[in-house]
Amino acid sequence: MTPVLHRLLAQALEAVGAPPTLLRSAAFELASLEHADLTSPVAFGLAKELQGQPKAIAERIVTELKKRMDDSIGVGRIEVVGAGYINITLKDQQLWTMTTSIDRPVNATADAPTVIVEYSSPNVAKPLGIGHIRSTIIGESLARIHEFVGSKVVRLNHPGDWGTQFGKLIVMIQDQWGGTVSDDRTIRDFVQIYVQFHERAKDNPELEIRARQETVKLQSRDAATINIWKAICKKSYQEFDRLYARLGIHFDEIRGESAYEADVPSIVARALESGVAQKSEGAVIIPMPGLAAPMLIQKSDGAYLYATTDLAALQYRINKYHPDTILYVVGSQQTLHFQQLRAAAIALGIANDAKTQHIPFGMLLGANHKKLSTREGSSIELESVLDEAVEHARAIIAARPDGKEWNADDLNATAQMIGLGAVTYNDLSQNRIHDVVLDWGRMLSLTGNSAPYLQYCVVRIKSILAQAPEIGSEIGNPPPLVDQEREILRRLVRFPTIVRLSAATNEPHRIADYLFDLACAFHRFYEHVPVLAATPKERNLRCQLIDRAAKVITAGLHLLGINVPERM
RNA sequence: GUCUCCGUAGUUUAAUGGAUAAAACAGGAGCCUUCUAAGCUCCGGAUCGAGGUUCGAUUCCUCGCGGAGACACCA
Repeated sequence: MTPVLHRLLAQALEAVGAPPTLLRSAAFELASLEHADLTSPVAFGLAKELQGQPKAIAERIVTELKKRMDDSIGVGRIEVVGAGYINITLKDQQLWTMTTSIDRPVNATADAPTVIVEYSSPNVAKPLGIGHIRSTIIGESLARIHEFVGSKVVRLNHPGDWGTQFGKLIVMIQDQWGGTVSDDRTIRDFVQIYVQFHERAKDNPELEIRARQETVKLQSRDAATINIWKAICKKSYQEFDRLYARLGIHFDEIRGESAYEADVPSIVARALESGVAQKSEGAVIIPMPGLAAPMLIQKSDGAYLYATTDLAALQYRINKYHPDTILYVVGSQQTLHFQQLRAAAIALGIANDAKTQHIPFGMLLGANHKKLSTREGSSIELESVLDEAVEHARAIIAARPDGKEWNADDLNATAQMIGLGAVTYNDLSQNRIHDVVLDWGRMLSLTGNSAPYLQYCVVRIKSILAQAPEIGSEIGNPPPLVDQEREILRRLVRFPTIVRLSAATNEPHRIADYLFDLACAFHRFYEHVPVLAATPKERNLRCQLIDRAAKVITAGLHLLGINVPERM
């Protein structure tokens, strides 16, 4: 219905003499829920143009709108409120019709845009630390959100599997483990020998020299060295995969930095030939006028860098996927790097200006508001955070009145959904740009604005519907609605708009915010309006209403990467 | 030093330039013989400071103050 309304608004604006530029952008927006369903502040802008009072102009627009509206349009009330808002309240019937199947995603059409999302990108031989939780969770959510609005999404993981740290690890593996990585080794063992390397290197400088030699051997594809490297990667990916599976994440392509090694020299050569890059202090740089530093693409010792690899990766992705947009879900510390990457890609003719988009997010800080660092040993493994959250949820379920009735499998599965949901929601319900201080109490919170609050909402609905198996007959024209019913419907119609807004800004927290508000409306309904004990007609309506609410909350939680249990 | 981001109740957050700045947590008081109390109802408290643009500023601009990050051979 909104396209029709927007057309009518444009016509009404034309009738009152608004300039043509305004007609094209004429649109109603979501109104603040306490005031109306839709609103337009267009009269405020027009007041100056037409030299009148906003309120009087709004009245004239409304008069013109009313001339063009009939009963079929679904507008219950249109009125001027306050200093000049044009507010629309929708008819119950309209709300009811519009919320049919409103939880469904938009199907990707043949000409749908392709969106690549690069996220998670852990470092091999290091645990997926809690610092990676943000990229992983935000990236997966954005992938789902863009899919929902009809884009073709490619999920890419760009792990750090190359670089000087491998020389150090290989030296230690030679000295400590006889040069082989047995099956029972874990990432923790890699971290341990990596730390040991630095301790020993303090007194034994020759270790650093050997590490550099091993790095060179790795780069020249020395067979024995490559085998150790492969074993390190394999063990690491096994552990990463376990975590991704737990979080419901599956990448379309996992391609580490090492895969681009062969493409990198030609990029540097091309950059030099075209004059985009130049030699400076023995290194190769791409000057970056307007930015704080040039982009360094080759070190003076001939080695390549992160930036060079990213250029190669960008070229590879564009050739393979022909994306419209590439989202890099990477911490805000790397803002300069992505500014450089974008500028260099344009200068080299790899990508146009609109293609690459850095999606920055704030850091995860310790309770002391300081950076969590691996070296200081203060880093926390993602897996242990998840385990702790799940244990917490399990304890709460067990302590509930029916806690004894759960069988072990159900208890386990439900505790997973609640615990992981709580951690995920804690991150996604906040604007991603802010730093997050690690707060166990808040992260594991199962009450208030949290995932379990939303999950509980769906569980309550499922419980009612399970006791009303006979419902389902179509309701063409719903009976007059009580306030609590209308308040749910008014929120349900907003779902697609909210998801579109979330996709446009790449901000999942808008969905979390919306879902919480919807869930509040449901809980109020639940407390005050009976379903099972209502008259047959009301009971039918209410069952269908709450079924729609459950579907939207479930779909919305799915967009955040959160599942809903059958009961809790 | 330069550049970027952030600054909202005690705490953690929300608010496409729009209406009386919205919640959660923490604290206090109520509500289970009625669909799962992980719930509901009620109670106080906030836009860092100074200017500017605007009919209208938490939002945009300038300058301060405070915090974080980045600033060529790490990734």
